Parts: sequence; C-alpha cells; structure tokens
Amino acid sequence: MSKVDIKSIAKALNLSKSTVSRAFQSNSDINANTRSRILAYANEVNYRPNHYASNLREQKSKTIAVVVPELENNYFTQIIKGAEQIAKEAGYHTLVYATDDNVCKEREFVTSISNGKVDGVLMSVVGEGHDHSYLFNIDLVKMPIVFFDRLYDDVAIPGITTDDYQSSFEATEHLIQEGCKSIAFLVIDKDHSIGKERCMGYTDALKKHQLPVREELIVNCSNSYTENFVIITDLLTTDKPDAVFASVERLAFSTYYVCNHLGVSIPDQVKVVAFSSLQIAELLSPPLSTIVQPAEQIGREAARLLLKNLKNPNLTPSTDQIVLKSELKIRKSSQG
Amino acid sequence: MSKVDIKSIAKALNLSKSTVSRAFQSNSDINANTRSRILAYANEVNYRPNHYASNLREQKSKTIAVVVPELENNYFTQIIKGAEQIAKEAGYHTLVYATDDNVCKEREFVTSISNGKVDGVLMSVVGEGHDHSYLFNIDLVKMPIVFFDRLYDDVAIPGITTDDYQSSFEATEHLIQEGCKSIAFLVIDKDHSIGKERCMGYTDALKKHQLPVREELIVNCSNSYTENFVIITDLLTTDKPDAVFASVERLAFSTYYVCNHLGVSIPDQVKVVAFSSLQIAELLSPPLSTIVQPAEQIGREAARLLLKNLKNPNLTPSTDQIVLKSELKIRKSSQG
DNA sequence: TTGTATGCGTTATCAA
DNA sequence: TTGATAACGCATACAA
Repeated sequence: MSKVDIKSIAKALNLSKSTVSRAFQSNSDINANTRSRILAYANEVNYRPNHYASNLREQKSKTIAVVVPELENNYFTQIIKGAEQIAKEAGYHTLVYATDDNVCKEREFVTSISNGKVDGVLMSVVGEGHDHSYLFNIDLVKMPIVFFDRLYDDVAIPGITTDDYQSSFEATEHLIQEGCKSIAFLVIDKDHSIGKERCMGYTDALKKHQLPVREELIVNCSNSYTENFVIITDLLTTDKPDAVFASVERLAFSTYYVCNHLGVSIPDQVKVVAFSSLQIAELLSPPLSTIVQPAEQIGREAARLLLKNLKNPNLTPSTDQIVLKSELKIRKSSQG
Repeated sequence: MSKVDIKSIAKALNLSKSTVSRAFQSNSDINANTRSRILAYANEVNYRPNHYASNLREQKSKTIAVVVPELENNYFTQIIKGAEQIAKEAGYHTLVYATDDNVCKEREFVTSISNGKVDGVLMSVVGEGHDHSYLFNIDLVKMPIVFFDRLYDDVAIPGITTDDYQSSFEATEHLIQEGCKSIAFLVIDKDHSIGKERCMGYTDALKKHQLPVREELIVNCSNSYTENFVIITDLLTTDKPDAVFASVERLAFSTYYVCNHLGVSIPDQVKVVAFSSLQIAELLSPPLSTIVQPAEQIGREAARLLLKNLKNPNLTPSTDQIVLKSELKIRKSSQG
C-alpha cells in the first residue's frame, strides 16, 4: 500500500494539491463535481488526513488530556467517562494520564504536553502540600486547564468541586442522630484541599452538637492498604469509636476488612459512612452508607468548561468555580 | 509571552536553528559548551518542543490508543492501568477511547486515528457478529494493533486473551461438586467470541458430569440493568435454578439485586459464580466467588507486544496470540 | 563542530 | 473555480 496523501491524489486526478485540499474543507470555493470526484477517489484509495500535518498547520490537536491521581477508583473513571463523552461530542479525543499521586509525574506530564500535544487539560491535582510552581510556567492561554475534585487555590484556574464541607457536615450529623458519641474521621491529608474541607465539616458538626473534637479520632491514613489495615486496627482496638467516617472510599473498604478480621459488627458496634461513588454500595455486607459525588457530571461540567475556554482562544480563560452537590445515601452500615 | 521556538532561541544565542535543534538530540555532534549554553537558555525561557512539528517530521506520535467497550468496569480500567504503565515507561502517552459497545464508533475512531494520531492501538473489539471489514483498510504496518480480551479471529492481528474455556469449565465443575444440578449460565452473546468460549466450557463440564444441557438455562442478557433485572427475575422464578454462573461481572450484580428483591438466599437457595475482577468481591453480601482475569497483566502484556511491534517498523508485525491464566476464587456465594 | 537547505503533509493567501 | 507558493516548527543530509 503506497503512501496516499493529498499530493498523490492530486497527481492521480490531474489536479493541484490545493484543489484536493479544498474538497475536504466544508466552506470552500470548489466546483461541486470536482469535489465529489475527489471525495469518491479519496474514499476508494482510503485516504485519511495526516494528523501531524494538519495539527501543525492549524495549531491545534483536537485532543484534551484528563489527569487523575489514580485509575483504580470508580470515582475517577466515572469522571473520565463523563469528560470523554463531552469531548467526543465536540470532536475531541481524550488523553488519559494517571499521576499515581506523585507531583513529579504530574509536573513532568503537564509540562511535556504543554506545547501542542493537547489543546487543554482537565486535572485533579496531587495536593496542595507540594510545590506546584511549575504551573506558573504554563501558558494557560495556549493550553487552558480546568481543575476538578482537587485544586490549587493560589492559581487562577477554573474548577469543578463538590460541597465537601456541607456534605461532610451532614454525614456527621447523621451519625450523631444515630446516637454516636465518638466518631472517628479517616483522612489522607487533613491539612489540605479536600481532606481539610471534609475535616472541617466533621468538626463543626461535632461542635454544633456539643460533642468534643478528639484529636486521636482524626486519623491520618496512607495510600497503602497494608498500612491502613494496621492503622485502623489500632484505632478500633484502642479508641473503640462507635462510628467511622471515611473521607475517601478506600478507607471505608479498609474499615470493612478490619471489622471482618476483628469480628466487629457493622453497624451494631461501629457505624460507617464514607465518601464513595461505588455503584454497588448496596450490595456490600452490610450495604454502605455513602456520600455520592456526581462523578460523571463533574467530568461533563469540567469538559464543558474547558471546551468553552477553547472556543474563545483570545479571551483570558474564565476562572469560574463551579460547586456541585453531593448526595448522602443512608444505608444499613450507619443505621439502627 | 511571545512564541518561543527553536528559531527564536537560535536568534537570541546567535546560532543556527540546526545547532539549537541538535542540542536536544542525544546522539548528535555538538560542542558540549554550546549544548549546555543552549539548554540553559531554553530552560530559562521555558522552551518546549512543538509536538506537531516533531511528529510530522519523525512520523511518529509516541502515543498509543487503548480502545475498550466501556469505562465503568473495573476490568477494563485495570487493563488501561497496566497498559498505561508500560506505555509511560517507554515514553508513550495513552489515548483512551470507549466504544460503548458500538461497532460504528469503533470503526469511526480507529479509522480516524489511522493516519498519525497514534502509533499503535490496543483494542478489545465490539464483537464478532458485526461487520468489521474496516480493519482490512487499516495499514497495520503503519499502525499496528494488538487485541485483548475479545478479538476478531479472521484478521491476522496479535492478541492477549485468557483461558476462558478452561476457567469456565472449572467454575462449572466447582458448582457441580457443590451439589448443583440445574446451573443457569448468563451471557451477553453466547454465539460469539468470549461468550461462546465460556459457554462451551460450561456445557462441556455439564456433559462430563452427565448433567443435561438445558437451553432455557442458557440465558442471553443485555447491557441494560433494567432489562437484565426482568430477565433474571423471570429465570429465578420460572426455572428456579440452584446456581447462576455469570459470564460477565455485571450479570452477577444483577443477580444479587434480583435475589435481594425476591428474598432468595445466596448461597442457600442459589449459588453464584462470576467472571469478575472486582477487588472488593470479598466485601459483598455474601462474598462473591469469582473467576479473576489478570487484568493489569493483560494490559501490560498487550502494551509490551505492541511496543515490540513498534520497535521493528519494517517487519511484518508479529501475530502472536498470548493466553493468560485466570484464577478461580471460591468464596461464600458458591459454597455450603 | 556548525551552518545551509530541504522536506514532512497540510492549509491559506494570492494570483490567474 | 483552480493553481502556484509559502508557511507551520522541527530534524537531517550535506556542505563548510
């Protein structure tokens, strides 16, 4: 199969390159017959435009990147799904990248794509604790970014988040109303971003109901299942809380494993609520009470916002912050 | 921020474009001092090579596509994760595309990227029933493809699959040994590809143990949860099987929902086994017996095979078929 | 070791 | 309506 490009088509049909090129443009001055002749032949020889060349020429790639901390989490894959759907509708492709919660990988990737690999980026950042000054070197007009889920609030970049404080507050209040007096809060990083917001919702709810905020019940966990198993086992045997509020899905799973292992009954001895977008939460033993973030919608909104910025390349990109509502789904794990 | 490219750097340093270009190539004749001077300045002005241009020039994009039927399935996201990992290590980016089990979308996407958008493709195809002749128009030397999970066996394209027949046979045998006499088999499409293999494993196991193969127990399901709910409710109330073997994860979830709804006890009244890569299968109520496919490994192997083909662009791509082993994890849902 | 010139495949400007 | 030509930014063959 020899190379088929605009030039070869032109030669075969005894036309010029420009005429052939025009046949593929929608609003171009070209004779209808010539066009259909070209299209017919192009179809016959199975012509596909060369992306390298048109991208170079047009200075856009019709591709967006979606950067997530991890892929093995329903929450993020639902977001990707939503984003991919909107992107697809607008004729964009989607590049997916997992940072493995590593800010170096984040920086390296975003920097490497910042000159033409993609037209824009959707990103859930690694975390505020780290140095993210690399973002100041990115030309955000050339490659707009939209944050979702987590964000850096010292950069003027639009973002989609959820009402973390409010839903955390409600979930805690729910546990209090179920009679819980010592509620543990499991978090990855209580001092930053999402963890911080969620932690504040938790403590404020305690305060409102005159319950003490006990530092030992605010437990910093890690990303490792084995480490968390130890941490949570320790928590349940030492401090014996009557409820566990997991600020991240994974920590709820670990709590279930530990409870199974220790023979601790959920919800009789410990009630559990978690931030989670797991679709089969109801099938767990016992069904898990969840705060469900509208993951797909987050992805869709983020993509829409990005595409909007992509449409107006000359304007300073909007820096809207959109906050979506999560939903508390009360199930057996936190009741009775 | 004015445009920073090789030309502007060259002008600033009083060098020629080619010298500057050389500074970024690893094995190029260039004075060490000149190089470091260029790199220093490039770093200062935050230079990034333009992907459009170098791709066009080098005829490669350093990007692979991963095409999956759906994203909301742990199995496929684990595969993506494995593939992305290998791709990343080799300096490749990963484009993800969901076909929504629609062969038109599959064709459209693969065709649209077949001239330079990506260097190669990993793909789990929509299904054998459909017309996939478009693949014959793809130049597989220019853009190699590797199948995983599902494949078309009338095209000479390498693939990674699992031992579907064997593990299906074993799972069925396990149910028989647990005393089941009427085992239902839930499948999406029993006549093709994966469904076919798995169905044969099931029927052969029945035959080996002198159990009748009853057509009404081989149930074609759909991709819709609501439709499946009706189908499975009907199955459980009419035919009253003593076991359900779900050839796809989703169908096991539906079975759980239906059993909960009907008050049918798993495993006492119905035992359940399923193909599933769900990591928290153990936390379900009851813990679900699964046939676990090595999803991440599939992704890794597929990516490795593709990268191997990408290394030898002149050779006819290898057409290896690699078969990986799945593992039967027996849990409470199929015991006692 | 460095500079000059050319081409990758496409689109856009201008002239015919 | 069509054709000739330049340009997008980079990398290489060849010349100096």
